[in-house]
Amino acid sequence: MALDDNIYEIRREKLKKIEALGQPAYPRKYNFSHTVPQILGEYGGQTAEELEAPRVNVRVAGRIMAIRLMGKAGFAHVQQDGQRLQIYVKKDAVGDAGFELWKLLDLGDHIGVRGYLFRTRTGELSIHAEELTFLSKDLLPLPEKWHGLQDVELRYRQRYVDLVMNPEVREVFLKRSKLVQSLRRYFDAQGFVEVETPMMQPMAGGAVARPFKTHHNTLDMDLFLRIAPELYLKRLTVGGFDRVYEINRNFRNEGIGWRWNPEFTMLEAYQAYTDYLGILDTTQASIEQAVQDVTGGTKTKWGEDEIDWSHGNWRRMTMREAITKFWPEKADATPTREDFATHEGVKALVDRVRGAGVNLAYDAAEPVGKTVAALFEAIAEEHLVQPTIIYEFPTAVSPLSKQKPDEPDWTERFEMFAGKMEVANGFSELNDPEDQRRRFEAQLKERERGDEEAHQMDEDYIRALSYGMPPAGGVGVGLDRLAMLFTDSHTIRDVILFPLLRPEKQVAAEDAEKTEK
RNA sequence: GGGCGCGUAGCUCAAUUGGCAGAGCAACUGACUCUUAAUCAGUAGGUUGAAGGUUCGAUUCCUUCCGCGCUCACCA
Repeated sequence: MALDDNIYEIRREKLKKIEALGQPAYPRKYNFSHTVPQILGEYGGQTAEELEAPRVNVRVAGRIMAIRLMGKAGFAHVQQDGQRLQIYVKKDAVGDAGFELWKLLDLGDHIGVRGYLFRTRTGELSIHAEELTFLSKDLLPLPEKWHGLQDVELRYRQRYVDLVMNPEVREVFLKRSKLVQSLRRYFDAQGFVEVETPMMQPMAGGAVARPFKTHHNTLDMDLFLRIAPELYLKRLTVGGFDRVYEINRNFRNEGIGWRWNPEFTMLEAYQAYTDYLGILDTTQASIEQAVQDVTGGTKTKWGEDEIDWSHGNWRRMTMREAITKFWPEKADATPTREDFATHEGVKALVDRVRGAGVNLAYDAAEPVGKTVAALFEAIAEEHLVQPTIIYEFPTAVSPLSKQKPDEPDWTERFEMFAGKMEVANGFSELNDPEDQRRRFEAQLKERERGDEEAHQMDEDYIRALSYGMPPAGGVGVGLDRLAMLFTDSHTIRDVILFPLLRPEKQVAAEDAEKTEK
């Protein structure tokens, strides 16, 4: 999309005229006395009489979002922090030069207004302007004033315009900020230390995913953007950080969809001397607190549904229980505990589920546990709208978690679901270096079998474990997805300020031409 | 990657069976000293995403490409 040369040039001319009036085109600062929200908060309840004696003198800065000129007077709405305040500009009050400036202002310009508060004939709290200060020019026209910016692509590409025009978008990101703030406060209060571990790693480990690859020139070395901070954080528990956490980005070179963005934010935490149930309690409590901090209550709207995050509403069930509970009616007999133990048993379950019309891939060569996990996702996940903890995961899909003492095919691992999304994943951390080596070797076999996402051998990590890692529970929480749940956003792109999009090729070319001239 | 859909003025949207490409807002000129979707009078604004094809004639039909959305597969 080309810049509108016509409007752009007209506004540049106006800017020159503003300079000719003695106002700098790009001034350095404006000493405001109040923000717009402060004025609305402090004086929104006062009557016209109360505002008259004594007069309330204010200086306010903001962006012009509506403007109505009427000969020798006019009104405008100035927006700051997403809120709007009306100003009344009269030639008698601002003087000839002030009024010349007023006539050169456009929608989108930033101005400073000095004046006193009053109520208009229709009762709206306004500033009776006595002095206007030009602060910055909007050279490009803002979108249409009552439909705002609707085009989804433009909203993501030009998020700055989206934020100016659509107050609800601003709200979403304020809530996201509160969410992160709340979690950080909670973990800090529990004695966790916030750290930052490498995002560029020689080997991308700690999760099952395909990484992005990059290259360091001086070292002439390939590096991978991390898919998880897990292995570094656990090295830190070896080093004596008994409670550590990190809030930052992970990168996974995989599909994009309503729940997936190539870069996403996770909170990952490790707590020594506890197991998966201990870290689960910590996680659940932190989320219950976050809902309170972000929304002021315990319930959030989720499309047609309402999610109740209050403590008593969380369900807990094992993966096997969930599969049984949500077993499709048409799939005949519900599974027994024995069915999950053998290839034959699981194959029979898959056949019955497929017979019920459920789409489920099956590979006889893959470990039984992988199939069970796929089975769970196929039939149970869609029922998990209310906060639900699913625990006990197959060892085959959990190469970094401790096995159950009595059932080595199953691990002490949980995932938290809400709104049909996986939101958190935690487990009793495997700290036996020899077992860890065997798990990596099993993953290497999966890799040879063609699974590009299977975990690689990490010798340094095994060395770290060999120095002795305390027993610990660890968890990763998907903050983007929590933000989605707390803001009723049904695509992850609505909670990421600048989601990944293909580049605008045409504009790039046109802009290059423009700069050359 | 597969399937479906969308792309028209800066923004939000129209355009009959294939028959002169339009409106509102924004912009420009003028009037207006309490308006709030301000009003009134006038003006300007387009390679209909791109390229090609069919046709006397294409926004409309066909092909390819680009971008976006939804969905399936994979993934958290």
